[in-house]
Amino acid sequence: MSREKESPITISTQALERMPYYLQYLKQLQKEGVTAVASPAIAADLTLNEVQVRKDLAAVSTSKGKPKAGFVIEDLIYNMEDILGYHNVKDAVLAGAGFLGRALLSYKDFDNSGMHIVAAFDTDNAVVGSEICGKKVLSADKLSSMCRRLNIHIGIITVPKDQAQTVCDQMVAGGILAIWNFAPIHLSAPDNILVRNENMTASLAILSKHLQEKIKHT
Amino acid sequence: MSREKESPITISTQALERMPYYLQYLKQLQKEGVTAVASPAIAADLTLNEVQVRKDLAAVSTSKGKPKAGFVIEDLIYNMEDILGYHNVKDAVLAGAGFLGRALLSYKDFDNSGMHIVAAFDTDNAVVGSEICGKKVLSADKLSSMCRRLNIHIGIITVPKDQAQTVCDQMVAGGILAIWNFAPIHLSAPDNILVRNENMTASLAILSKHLQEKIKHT
DNA sequence: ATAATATCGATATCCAGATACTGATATAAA
DNA sequence: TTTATATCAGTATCTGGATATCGATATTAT
Repeated sequence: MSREKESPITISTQALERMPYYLQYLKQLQKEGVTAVASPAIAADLTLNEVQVRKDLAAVSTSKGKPKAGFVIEDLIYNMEDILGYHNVKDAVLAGAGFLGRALLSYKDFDNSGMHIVAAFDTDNAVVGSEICGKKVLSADKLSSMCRRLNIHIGIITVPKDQAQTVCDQMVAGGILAIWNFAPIHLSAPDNILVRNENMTASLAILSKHLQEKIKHT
Repeated sequence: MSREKESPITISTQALERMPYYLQYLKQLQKEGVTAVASPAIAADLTLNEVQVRKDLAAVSTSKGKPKAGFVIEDLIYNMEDILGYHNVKDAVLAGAGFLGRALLSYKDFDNSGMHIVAAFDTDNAVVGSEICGKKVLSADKLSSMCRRLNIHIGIITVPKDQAQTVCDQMVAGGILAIWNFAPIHLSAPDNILVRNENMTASLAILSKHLQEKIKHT
């Protein structure tokens, strides 16, 4: 019984994953001039459960929701962005300037999420030295030292799968604390490093299975 | 109480999502000349729970695992690919030939997953008519009829978020049954359509939060 | 042949998260 | 001012999935 709650309010991983959805939705509403919104409405629009929405909002909102009126959108947005750490800029590096890497380098939404990709790294001399979407592509062997020197803590891996572990190790060596891995392979990293796998093969599996059953039953 | 179990063995969504991981790992082992493997070894290598691995394997394997020896890799691979429907080709269309769209068009791994992107669609006349990675880029207004005509059931959405719902509707009209959505927005579609969101903003949220706490605690 | 051991399948327990329910309360209408 | 109602917050229940446990069994070593 030695385990203790560290923080008074905990927010579940799933709820956290839903936040950007809410955020996008709330910003849209705001743009349309709406100033307040209630859980049932959100639930209906995003096809979620009403109670779930209410709990999610309660978990992040500083102000309370009012019966009949709901929540103030502006406050909600602020609270969510705050929880998600969108208000302070986090520098990141990207390894692998292929198509996927470029896609991420050009992704505008990162800016409003507080993530800023500082530079890209690649082993291919043909791209090293060039610029993609205003970001320099540097030689891969500089990755580690660069991270260290600029105190960067997020690494994005978009290299082919046989290079992914090497890059991962370099990132860890460079002091990276969170890795966003797009390579379809399991990375081993120390426990204190967060590895988030953007698992396209997993998604494909779900689609594939679903379709298979759908068609079989017809 | 009119609901009945259709298939005797059900496989959970999470387990399904893990399958490509196992698959990748098993193929790697196979390439190294290994012919059999046991759950504890897999668990150790992929940092999963031993029991979980065993249950996952049991869920898909036709042959049983033997104590001390484990499972035959070749059989496992076959069974998994079969469950995931990798053995029959599923045609797909892609809407939005931007960076992300190109990344997916060039993604080789889809081929061994039974997914075949037939063509891409875009509204931009500058790219319409061109070819990307051997795939034709066609005018967006042909999307619906094309799907219908070629009997295509998978749609991939990589357009900007303000066009995503329109594209989604076109796909549904064209008889698409499963949608892989990369736009950071909630799509509304009929219940019988599977919408899988590749939720990069959600991943970013997790990373962001983690990092925030990590740095705060230091 | 027998004993030791790794791994298996099956059953039981535990936990996180989703959903349902209940009483309280702020707004709006009568 | 009173009544009706939508929505809230909080508590309770349910469910799926992850983990732990245990007896059974195939292989290996003695």
